[in-house]
Amino acid sequence: MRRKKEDSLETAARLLDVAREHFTEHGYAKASMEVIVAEAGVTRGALYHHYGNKQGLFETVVAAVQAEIGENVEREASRAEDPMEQLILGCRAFLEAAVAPAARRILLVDGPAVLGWEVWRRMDEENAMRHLEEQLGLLQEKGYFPGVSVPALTHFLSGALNESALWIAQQPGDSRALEDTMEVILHLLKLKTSYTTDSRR
Amino acid sequence: MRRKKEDSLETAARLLDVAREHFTEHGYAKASMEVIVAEAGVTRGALYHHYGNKQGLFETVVAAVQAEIGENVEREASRAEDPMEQLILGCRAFLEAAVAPAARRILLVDGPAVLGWEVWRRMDEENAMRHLEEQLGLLQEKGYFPGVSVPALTHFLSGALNESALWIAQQPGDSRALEDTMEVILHLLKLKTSYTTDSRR
DNA sequence: ACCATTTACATACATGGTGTATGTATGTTA
DNA sequence: TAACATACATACACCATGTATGTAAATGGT
Repeated sequence: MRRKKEDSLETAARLLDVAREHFTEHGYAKASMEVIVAEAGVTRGALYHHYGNKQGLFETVVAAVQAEIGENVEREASRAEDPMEQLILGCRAFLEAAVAPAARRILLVDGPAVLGWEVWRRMDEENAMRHLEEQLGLLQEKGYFPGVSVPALTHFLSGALNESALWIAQQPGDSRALEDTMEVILHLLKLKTSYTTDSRR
Repeated sequence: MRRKKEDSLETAARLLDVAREHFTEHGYAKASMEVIVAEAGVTRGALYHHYGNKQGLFETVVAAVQAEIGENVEREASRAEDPMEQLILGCRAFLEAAVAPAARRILLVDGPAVLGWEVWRRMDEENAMRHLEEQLGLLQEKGYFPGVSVPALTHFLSGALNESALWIAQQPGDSRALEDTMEVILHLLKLKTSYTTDSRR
């Protein structure tokens, strides 16, 4: 029985992967630690050693999912030069990433309830939210949203995107829900001038 | 031991009140049925008789809170004649009502996680959401939001309002968070023409 | 008015799930 | 190589929900 550092890391990673699947499929409440450790091939001892308790495990999973989405958004947004176009691309990238089952259930639905809204909010702020607020501030300096509070706008937009992602994910696969939502964003943010990324209308 | 119909209704109502307090203060997961029934002066039998299980009890509480907020929004919105002004008043009324602890914790945070997003969404649709969508459709007929999908806009706005309420509630009491959010709404929905309800700027 | 049935609970128990205390073998460090 | 820390395994305590069962009162039909 060898238990080197790398073995330990692999155990932790495997537990994280299995936990992520179970939290996604069954939700936090119905996800069983015993089932998770069994599927990961270890016992409860390993799980509690690495993550302290169920909430600690969940929090780690949340951070991982958030980081994934954040990278996606950053990468897509950086493909443009114009700040407003960056924002639009970022919003689209977020919606595309957030409709994934893991993001929906873990991040958007269970996250706030399990961790508490404040903790969840702080975690989100350190990832996606912060970039969103910076981008909106930048845009305001360029003349957009004259006189409106950037923090208020940031939270407004963030909430809108979260709920929209949940709605889009629930629509039939061939629906244009994501495109429709992007149209809403374009209309509200830019007064419907150009920038429509698709050919409609 | 008298157990008439009215006694039964009163028992159910008392349980609902106590449950609402406990769900608000401790959240769904940490709210204990035993503590609730003890505080209501009955046993677990009464609770399970009236509400089936913990989730059933919670769902009833959610419906009650939703109904309260819905009434508030409807009443305030109906104070205006102009459809856009009705929308604005409705949004403000929602924000003012949704910052209450019970609304935040039960409706906005725990609701989707406990009931599942789809169930929660359907319940919300039968209350506030439906009116919002109707109002937005009406406005579109009047020339607002040309070409945008009303369902998409409805969900976008709904999510924005929910998150904004949570944000506002968390700000220091003397902050202008609610007013700032209203400014955001006015700016995005109406391109910042008039309708500012306060004297700023 | 009386019987059958339903209602409105109380009580007791089965079950499952988390957390924690303890044990133990291995790796690591001085 | 001795001491300590790490990485788990095992066993158990402890709630908390849910369910089965019991029971007294209310209700409804005849």
